[in-house]
Amino acid sequence: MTLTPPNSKKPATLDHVAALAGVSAKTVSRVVNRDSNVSAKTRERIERALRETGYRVNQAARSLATSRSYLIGAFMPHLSSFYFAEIFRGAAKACRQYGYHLVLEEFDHGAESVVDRYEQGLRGAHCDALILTPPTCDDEKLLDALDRDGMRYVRIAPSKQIDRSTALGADDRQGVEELVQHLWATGRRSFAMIAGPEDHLAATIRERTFFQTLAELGCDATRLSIVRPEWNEPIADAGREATLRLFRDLQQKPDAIFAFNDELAIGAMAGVRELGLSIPDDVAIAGFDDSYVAQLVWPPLTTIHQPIADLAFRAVGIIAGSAEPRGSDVWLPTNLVVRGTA
Amino acid sequence: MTLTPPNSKKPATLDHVAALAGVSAKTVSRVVNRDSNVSAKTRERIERALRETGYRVNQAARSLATSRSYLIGAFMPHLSSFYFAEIFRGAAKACRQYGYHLVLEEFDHGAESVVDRYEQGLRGAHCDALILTPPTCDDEKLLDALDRDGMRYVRIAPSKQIDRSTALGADDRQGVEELVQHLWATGRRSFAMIAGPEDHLAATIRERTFFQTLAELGCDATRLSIVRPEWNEPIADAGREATLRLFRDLQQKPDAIFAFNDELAIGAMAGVRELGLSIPDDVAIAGFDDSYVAQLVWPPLTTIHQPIADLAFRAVGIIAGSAEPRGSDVWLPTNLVVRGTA
DNA sequence: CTGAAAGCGCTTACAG
DNA sequence: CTGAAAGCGCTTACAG
Repeated sequence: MTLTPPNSKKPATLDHVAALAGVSAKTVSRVVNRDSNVSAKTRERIERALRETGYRVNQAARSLATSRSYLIGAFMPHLSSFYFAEIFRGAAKACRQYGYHLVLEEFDHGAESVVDRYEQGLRGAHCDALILTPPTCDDEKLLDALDRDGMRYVRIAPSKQIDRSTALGADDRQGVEELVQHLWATGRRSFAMIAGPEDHLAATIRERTFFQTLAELGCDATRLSIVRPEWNEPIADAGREATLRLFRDLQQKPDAIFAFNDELAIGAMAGVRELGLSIPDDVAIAGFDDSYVAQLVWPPLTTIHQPIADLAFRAVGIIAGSAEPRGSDVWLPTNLVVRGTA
Repeated sequence: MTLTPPNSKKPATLDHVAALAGVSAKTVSRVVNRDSNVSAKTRERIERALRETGYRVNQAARSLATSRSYLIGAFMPHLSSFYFAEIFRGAAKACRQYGYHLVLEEFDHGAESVVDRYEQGLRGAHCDALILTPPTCDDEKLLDALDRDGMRYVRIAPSKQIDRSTALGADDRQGVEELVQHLWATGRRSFAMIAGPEDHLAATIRERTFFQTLAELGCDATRLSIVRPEWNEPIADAGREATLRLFRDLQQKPDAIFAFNDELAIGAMAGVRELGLSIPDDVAIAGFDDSYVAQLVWPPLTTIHQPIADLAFRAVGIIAGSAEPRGSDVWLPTNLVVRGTA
């Protein structure tokens, strides 16, 4: 066996370390992988050799032997979303903790199909599993492709076929109820909602909870309205336009607006200001997500906090822990964060 | 040679395809890798077999044989930065184009050392190269560690040892000059700057250009001031506090504020409003970066556009093209974007 | 234009 | 507790 001299550029292999420690590669492997079946004396000798050689496992070799890559993939829909920034932050943090690495694949929802992006892109990275978020988590063709490849995946906030995989999400009802109570208690009586995407389960739940809770409070049905924004980028513009439309079309102008997410709410703020109205005196505005921008705008946005990063963190945990598909589903609470707009 | 039946769960290998096409694995490899030295007839036969088996290269095996992973790594400092969102967007887009994949490593600047995050984290991903941004691109210990490992890297907007690696950046002067001209032309005469980090080359250049251009325009030196924010999170708060301090301490109140970046500028907007002043009538405010939030706030922020995503895109291109370290450095222009705050 | 052999650096399954 | 052998699925370097 020819071994590269220790100060050569080539990184040390198990064989190098084994030769130096006077044992077999397999025993070094045991130490590296924290297998307990190694005598204290041998272990010590190997650990010294490991240090001296600066040994690092070669992931490619390990992956080839074990067919695991320790890579977790995710699609990155567009930069303009604070929701995804949070998802990635939580996932990256968990990856770090569980010894995985996060691979991000750009994906332009609307311009191309996720299946193509998977087959021509992410699949090549050979991840151990994927984390899927809306709207890709509800793309049946993608799920079919993943199932066909035997690719594992965990879905966050899915709307369809909830039982098809491990799924995590938040209990949106709770936060929306708190919001309604707060608006009502502060004297608001005319309400409008800027809706989310129609096929989005969470959006439906937020709408239903909003109007139902108001009805239970005895709110006059003629003082309730909903507007569906055009989903153009930037989302904030969509919120602004929807708000303008709202005030133009309604007889009974709202004194409180609840938007499907923070970006729409921020757009609503701009729209309300354009109409010469003040926030929150004339109109209260609330968003959903409690994303970073909520604290950035003025007045700071009142919104419903959703544990986005935490959901992503747990998704990685499930993957790392090889938890059973199903049975490990997680639903986390949401809560109202009162700031300056409502 | 025992071959798994075609409809087994195990993915096809070069050997399977070779057997089906009646050629050697090496020839299949040639077709897969687009080597031209294959007869048309053979190629066709192999391509059919490739399709029939649904063959996909095994990255782990390829990596082991070539010692390339087609992975590009980057540190992800914190979610609150739109600068990084843009970096990742540009990098992900380029990775997709060049057949690479982007690996993100969480890194909490301030709470830990990058070297540790590299050695305990990113190094394990065995990337072919790293993309480094401020402030990690100026961490000499990290660069030493990377050089020691023979890990390639490209730096975006470095401040120190510029010649140490391939470096990309923007010409900040241009945009700042345009801004000053604009402010002066619209009648502003008292200026304040909310400074960036002290050891940041780009920050220094923005400051110097700002004050120098104003001096050349004949601006009264007593009407020029600078304030250094405390770098607390969220950055917007730091901008707000700095602005409040500015107005409290200065005899000559500014009628124009230029902030090192958009987030500080947005904080300045909040500060100015708290003082009962209007934007842009009483005080003009401008940022730097032209990040997504610039369009989100009200009024939309006047700012200097920097091609962040483009820099990251080119960084990946350099890595993929194996361009020479040095000689391939890129400097892109910046320009003023006038919106509602100045 | 095509292929047989060796090797990349690990782990798995077996022995002892 | 320890090790020799085979194999993971590619590519490189040589032959022909």
